[in-house]
Amino acid sequence: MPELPEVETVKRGLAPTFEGALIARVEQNRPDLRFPFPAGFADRLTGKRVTALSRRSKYLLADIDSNDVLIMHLGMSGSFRIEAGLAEDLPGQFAHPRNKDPKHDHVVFHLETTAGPGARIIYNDPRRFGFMDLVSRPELAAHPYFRELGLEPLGNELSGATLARLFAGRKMPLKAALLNQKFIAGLGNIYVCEALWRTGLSPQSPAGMLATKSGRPAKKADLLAANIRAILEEAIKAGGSSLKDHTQTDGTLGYFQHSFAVYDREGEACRTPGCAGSIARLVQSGRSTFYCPSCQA
DNA sequence: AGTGGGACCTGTCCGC
DNA sequence: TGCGGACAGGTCCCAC
Repeated sequence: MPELPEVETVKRGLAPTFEGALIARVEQNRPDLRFPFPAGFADRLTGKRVTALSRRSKYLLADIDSNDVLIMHLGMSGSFRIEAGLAEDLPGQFAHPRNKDPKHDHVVFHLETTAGPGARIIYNDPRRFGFMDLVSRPELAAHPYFRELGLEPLGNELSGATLARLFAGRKMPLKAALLNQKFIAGLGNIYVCEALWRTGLSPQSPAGMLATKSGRPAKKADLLAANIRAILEEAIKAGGSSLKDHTQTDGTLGYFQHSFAVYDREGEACRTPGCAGSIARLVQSGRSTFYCPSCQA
């Protein structure tokens, strides 16, 4: 599912329950997700307290008072839901049918919170492309998943100048460059398509076009940086995009998908004012790109 | 350097 | 109704 806005939505949903909670028990229902769980996974968490929940790129990070960090990635179809204590499952909690199949409940964190015992945080992932790992806090930055991660698009580093510097001289298409987590970490297929459309840039243009010969940012570089930021912020405000699997942790749907200008709109009219084009789909590095050939020339 | 393919999985949808 | 194929928000690895 989840690109940065969806992961951020999940983080905000989990934080009130997870932060400060004592992990009373960990139910691990299979030996692996995409990768095997680390040795002693449940034991290393049991009886420990979660001190903080954060996000880096598309990763959720839970700081544990043992100085470990619980790393969680949702892959394509991972989701979390919270079930309250004694009152058995609130009606309407699973607004989305997909992630209520208990067959795919792979991890259950049983918690004791300030509200008392009984709250559960449940990780469900039909496709099992997600994964979890446990590393000590000081080792996190050197961890293979994080070592080569690029900049946070919502942080201060993202600017036209930065894009120009990162992409200068590169022939790979803009679409591929923006999807590459080594440059910018957190963008995925949807938001890359949307950002390119909003900026009027072709997904097939070489990434190096964002830099002039002297290495300064081209005109559109600043605009692209601003649009990336704006789209992510709008999507977070909307609770993310719910296509198939993403729900907020209380089961309600994000609604940014209603704001898509190009994603999954093949054949429909371009929404650029005055543009008569229609949205086309092409495949780049094995993934669908949606764009308007008319105004993203 | 960059692309293309396949891999990992399950589920859904569409055309025949 | 059934079946096969295409496709899905991510990422890694390998061959060219």
